[in-house]
Amino acid sequence: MGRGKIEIKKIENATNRQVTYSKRRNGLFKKAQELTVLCDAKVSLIMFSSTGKFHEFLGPNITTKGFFDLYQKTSGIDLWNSHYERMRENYRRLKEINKKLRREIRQRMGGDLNELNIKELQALEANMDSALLSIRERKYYAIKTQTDKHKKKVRNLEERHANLVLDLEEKLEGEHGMVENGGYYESGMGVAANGASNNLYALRLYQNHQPEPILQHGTNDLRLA
Amino acid sequence: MGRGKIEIKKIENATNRQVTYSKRRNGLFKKAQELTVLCDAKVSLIMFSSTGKFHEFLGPNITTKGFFDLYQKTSGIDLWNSHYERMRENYRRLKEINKKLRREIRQRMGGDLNELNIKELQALEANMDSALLSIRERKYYAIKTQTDKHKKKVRNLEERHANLVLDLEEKLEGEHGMVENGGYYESGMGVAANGASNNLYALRLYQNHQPEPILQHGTNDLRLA
DNA sequence: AACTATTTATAAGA
DNA sequence: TTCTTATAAATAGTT
Repeated sequence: MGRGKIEIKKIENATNRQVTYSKRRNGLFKKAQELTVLCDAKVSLIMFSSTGKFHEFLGPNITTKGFFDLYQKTSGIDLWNSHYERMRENYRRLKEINKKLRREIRQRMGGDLNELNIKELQALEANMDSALLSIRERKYYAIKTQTDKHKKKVRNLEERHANLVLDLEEKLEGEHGMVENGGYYESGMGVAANGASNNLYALRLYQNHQPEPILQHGTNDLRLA
Repeated sequence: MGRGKIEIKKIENATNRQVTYSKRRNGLFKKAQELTVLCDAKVSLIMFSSTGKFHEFLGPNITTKGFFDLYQKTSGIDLWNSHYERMRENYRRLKEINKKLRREIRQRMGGDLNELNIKELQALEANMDSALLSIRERKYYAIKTQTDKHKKKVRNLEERHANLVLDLEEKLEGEHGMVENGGYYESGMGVAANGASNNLYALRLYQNHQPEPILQHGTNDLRLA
């Protein structure tokens, strides 16, 4: 529709191409607009020129987001769900860990004990016994040093150390790992088989789904079910 | 362009509207196609008729997902990040809770005690003492009933009860709430001020950022820092 | 779904 | 660029 008929193939002259793009883009937008009005349709028209310039037409009463949602629902094509689902899965896993941690605390508070068998109960008892010793020891130390002039300085140093340990653990958990890796939880609270040793392992989050082999010895291990 | 000029307003006759939609849609698609070829442009054209029927045109060498990504980058309009970020934030919160739970467990195992002051140590000691009593009691009970013929039946019943409690807790936490509400963590491990009562409160996840007032009494409360 | 009288879009030129 | 205009293309109303 012009002074001469044209063949539908790429316009090689860049200037001509740009001019034609501009004209036809306007034509397209106008027709899209007319369609929305005449036929009460929802239209989304997005285009990028060969030079990367962006233009869009969007019918009234709808957002681009709403359009994409509708698009996904109607076409069945998944644009984002796989990403979203992966994150949901990671969240679900973390919540599972959370649940186990809460259960462990409840058991250490004397609740939910019927979930444990005799060996586990014995291990827990021994563990708590020795922990209680540490706590009493620490308490007496705290009471003793309360009157110490250098109390504050010492505490600061210790707190700084504790924070360092916590920071390290946090780094091991790794906020990034959450999306990149599947974090694997293992409560390695091993109690040595050869008696009521004070040999306690802190909780750790292992990467790579590989439990640390050294923690798996004996049947006296108390681990989260 | 037709037998007569038409006004650009909604076609009231449903049949006519549908026919016009079909004709003009084809025209639009053809022009979009021509534009991609003539001008080497990327075009995405998605439409829904007033009856909800979906049609789309997509230029070559690009996926709809790629188009939407490009759209977001170029237009600066955020389609998904806000959702994604909200989930990230919830994940971060849950991780924070987990960190506190781990710390509490470590303390109950005799570690990280220098983070606690004397009163907190005393409260922890008392709490663990009474928990230990429960554990020993339970252990003796378990040993006694191990030889009992009805052992299995009883355990099943108790486990069923425990599961019910856990299920309830899980429902209170609410997978849905994770996105809809901001879950608030509170370790309500209150120890009554008037002595070494056995009055322990399980950990709970409160909605609405409101700590349950009844748990806040006295300064003997041991709560997660 | 075809037809065709008209309107509309636009290619080329200014 | 933008305007002009001859002409191709799209389509409204009809069959």
